[in-house]
Amino acid sequence: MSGEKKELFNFNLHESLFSDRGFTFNDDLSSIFSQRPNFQQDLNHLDPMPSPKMNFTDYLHGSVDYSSLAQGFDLSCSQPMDVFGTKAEEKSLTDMVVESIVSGNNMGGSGSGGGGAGTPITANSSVSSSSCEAAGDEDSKPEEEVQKQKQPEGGDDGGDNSKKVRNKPRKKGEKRQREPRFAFLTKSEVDHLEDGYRWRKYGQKAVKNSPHPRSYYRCTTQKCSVKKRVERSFEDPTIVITTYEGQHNHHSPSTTRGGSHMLAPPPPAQSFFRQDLLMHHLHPLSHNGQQREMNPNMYLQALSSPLQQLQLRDYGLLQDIIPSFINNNQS
DNA sequence: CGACTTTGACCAGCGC
DNA sequence: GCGCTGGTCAAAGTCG
Repeated sequence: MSGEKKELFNFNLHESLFSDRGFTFNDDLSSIFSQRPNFQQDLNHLDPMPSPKMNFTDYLHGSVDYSSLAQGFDLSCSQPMDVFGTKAEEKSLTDMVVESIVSGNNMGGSGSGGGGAGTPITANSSVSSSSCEAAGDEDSKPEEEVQKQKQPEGGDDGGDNSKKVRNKPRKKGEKRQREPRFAFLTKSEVDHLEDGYRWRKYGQKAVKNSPHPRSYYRCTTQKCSVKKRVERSFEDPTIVITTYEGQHNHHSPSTTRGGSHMLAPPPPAQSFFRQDLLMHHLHPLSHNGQQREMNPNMYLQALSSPLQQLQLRDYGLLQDIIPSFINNNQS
């Protein structure tokens, strides 16, 4: 992709891991994973105590401005890529993600060569990244808005309905504005993870150097311009890379249920993925000293029994619980 | 019948 | 300028 060099992500996997070493990478996630250095040594030091200052839902709801998001992620777009290259690491990021899952998020990493890796992995593990490319131009008009202007309502007066006049030509030298992006790695068997929003697929493209196609989704809510791309890791097909672009200007359809979720629980599979996604999107986003009291994963693990965990999953309770205790910690 | 997916074509941006 | 690639459109098909 041409944007490989123009869009940089700061990749913050874990506070204790990356708190003082930013990690930039580009937009082509597939290529990223093919060249990701090994974090094994860091994994051994991994403290399972991230700080969920902001959660993924906040992001999706647009309740988090990108400046704060960038701050939370310690975004430093200019940071060199070789911040990790200083260590002769052997494993790829994907390996690390897989490892973290197999090892129950303990990320001990030792001896995880294949022991339990054969069992179906239900928990999704994800790491997140944020694009700072567009985060700075908050005043710029969103791409979707531009496109909507290209297509006036009530029919086009152009008369020619051919595809060739679908788009008005952009002004010369006017670069396409992109919304801030936020990427997640998720361990999942399904491509399209349920995140509480409704999406409509509008395209699919084969990705260069990858056997897995990339799917393009758009939020079905009117006036919401959020898009997301879903693709599988080139290196590890079990890793789903979801890249969100833009911010929702509405609440999640699932959260508009209010307190009625007890009466009408979502389908297990649906709530499962949403919950898992949530859990793993509660990664540390801050190192400004605001430490958290509990990692959502720890919260889940702290539950008395697997059955209890399952119930929370099935009824989508965690989605309501987690943000509340996060807020409590924040205040 | 509406919502959604599939899929081929089109377009823009970039590198050479 | 040309070719490649990512991103998007929209008609057709599918599903509930």
